[in-house]
Amino acid sequence: MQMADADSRPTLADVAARAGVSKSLVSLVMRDEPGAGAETRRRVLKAADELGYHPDSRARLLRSGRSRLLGVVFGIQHAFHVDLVTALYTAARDSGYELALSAVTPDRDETEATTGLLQDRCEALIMLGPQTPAHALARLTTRLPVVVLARGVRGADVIRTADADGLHLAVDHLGRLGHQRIAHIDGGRAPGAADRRRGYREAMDASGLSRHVQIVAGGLTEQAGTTAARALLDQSHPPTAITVFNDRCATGVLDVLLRGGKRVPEDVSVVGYDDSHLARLAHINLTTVAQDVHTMTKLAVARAIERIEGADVAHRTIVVPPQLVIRGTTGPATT
Amino acid sequence: MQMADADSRPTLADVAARAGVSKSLVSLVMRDEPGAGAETRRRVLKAADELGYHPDSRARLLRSGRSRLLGVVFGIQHAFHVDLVTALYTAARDSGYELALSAVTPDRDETEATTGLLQDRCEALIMLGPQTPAHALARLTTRLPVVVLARGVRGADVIRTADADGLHLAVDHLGRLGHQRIAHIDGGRAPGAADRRRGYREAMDASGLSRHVQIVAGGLTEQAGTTAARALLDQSHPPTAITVFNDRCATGVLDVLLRGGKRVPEDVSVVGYDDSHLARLAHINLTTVAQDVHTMTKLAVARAIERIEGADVAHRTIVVPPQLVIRGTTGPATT
DNA sequence: CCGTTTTCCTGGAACGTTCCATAAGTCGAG
DNA sequence: CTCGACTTATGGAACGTTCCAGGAAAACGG
Repeated sequence: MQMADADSRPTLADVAARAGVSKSLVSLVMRDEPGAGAETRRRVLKAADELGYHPDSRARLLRSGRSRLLGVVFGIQHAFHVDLVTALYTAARDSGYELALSAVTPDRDETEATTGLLQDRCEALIMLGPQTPAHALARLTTRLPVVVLARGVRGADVIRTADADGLHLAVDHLGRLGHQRIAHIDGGRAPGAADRRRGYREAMDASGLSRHVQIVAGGLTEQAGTTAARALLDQSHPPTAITVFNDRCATGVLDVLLRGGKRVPEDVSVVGYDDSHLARLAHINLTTVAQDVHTMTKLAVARAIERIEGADVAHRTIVVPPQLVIRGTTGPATT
Repeated sequence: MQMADADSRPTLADVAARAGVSKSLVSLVMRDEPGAGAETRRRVLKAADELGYHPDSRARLLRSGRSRLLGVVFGIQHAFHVDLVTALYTAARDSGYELALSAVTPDRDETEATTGLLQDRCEALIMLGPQTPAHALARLTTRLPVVVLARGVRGADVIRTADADGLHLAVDHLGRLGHQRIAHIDGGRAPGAADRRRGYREAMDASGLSRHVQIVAGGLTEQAGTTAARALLDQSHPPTAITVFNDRCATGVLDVLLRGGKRVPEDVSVVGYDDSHLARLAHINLTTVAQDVHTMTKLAVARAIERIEGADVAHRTIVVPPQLVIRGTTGPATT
């Protein structure tokens, strides 16, 4: 009859046989649900313990139709994504859901990363700064709830920072320090770059500095920062302050300045974006616009779970205010 | 009849109904097994695509008793781990196994990361520079195959770089450039640090530079690098060359040197370790000891699969030779 | 003492796959 | 033709759970 094989794990049926009850009853007891007598309950637990029984989560999940899994698609090379994932773990900790990570690498695109998560039957997807075109995202949302972080897109739930406001903060700060020739090194087509460019322009206009507006093509990497910085320094009237698309790019800028014999912030002020761990390092000590990672991830998890549990309202965009973190790379204008 | 519910995901049966074939046949096609005609195969794939069907891995592995999952435990904050994970995806690509990522964060320790993977029924674990004590690792290996990357430990399969050799390469290179006062900023208790310290000592001895041996406490971060570098520069006779535990720490060192008015490599040469993407950046351009990420990850995946498929030999350590990558931070000694 | 509720328990049908046994058709050889 | 061998397809039994409908026995209220 029912024999617990030596090589295969014991099942509900094995425990039931040993305790002399039905499978259903054992199932109840294991889940700590009411409906079993005190004495029987003890007997079942004893039998389970003796057999070294552990419920098989795959079968459990299969039957109950739930995986309690939140899929996360992220770029493992992006410092800021790493910060977000770290915070997501914390945010998900007490929600009753687990995180399933799927990385985008130079050799593994977003489609592949997403497919993997779908096979794991994640109940919702949290995508960090996805590059997937809007229509493909829209198609995804018909299959399962999708929360997009750090990129604005129609047809999905979005949590993002008020990037334009972020550049207002940066420009205003520099303006108060007396800077006029404030340049911006942008992020090209990266998520958020357009908003930051717009914010920069608006803020310059609002401060009456329209004629000093100067936008240089940058990118997400140190490399992009060095190239852009060199271009700026080669001018006859280089800027006295630079706002940069993100921290990583800003470290490239800093490096060029230092090597070019410019002092920071005495000769040139620099403001980054993200407040990634890079910016906090004592020797970089970068003034930067902080995205509220804690709030964003908390909201993302909450939103995903709301969707899973049936909230069926229209997709909503939540915009989180940024905050300026003043450190050592900004100072009074001297020119 | 069989209707694809709007709210529930499509199953094999749905695809079968739409393509006008049996569930079994669809199953074959999805697994890319022989036994289906070319025309039918196409029809099935089309139907699956139209429905947006994705196989349910839980049901799949419940039935087959396998998960075909390799669990990866890694520190998401470590640049080098990120490089390794990236390469692991590539290495696993054609093996028939998938990767399940579980990150260690400041808020989520290795035990937690490991437990998660065990519940997912991974068939083997690949652990990157784990801090878990040896006896706990040993207990793990009784439950499933464990491959340890970038850390030497008894009682498990280990793939690591010949770290001592790495420092031989670095010191010899500096020696040939005429350097004598070559210091080492170490990695404390980090995996590999002890070997690198030893390699440094041996190489100095072998070059007849024993009396110039100087080891300063460092660590894995930029922060640690800055502290150590300051300590070195404060000396009456500062070294003309520095070997550093890893690239990240080395960037901290570089920063202190630049700010202190030292030119690199004219005044001081610096050698890093790992050849992480950090080192390759044009403006850092760090001479460094490269770990052969490609080979290491390939071996790790192969080893894990061998174990899964029953190889029951003793645990083995595979040591991969490092390679010196000469870039711009090393030059002839001038003192 | 009879109905009604409550408590404790059981059997069997799902969940979405894979795997096995088998069948129908095709083809070439004897 | 008939036989076997191959190819292509099918139906149904697992896998280890949970969930649902129900049933027997005990408890309760009148």
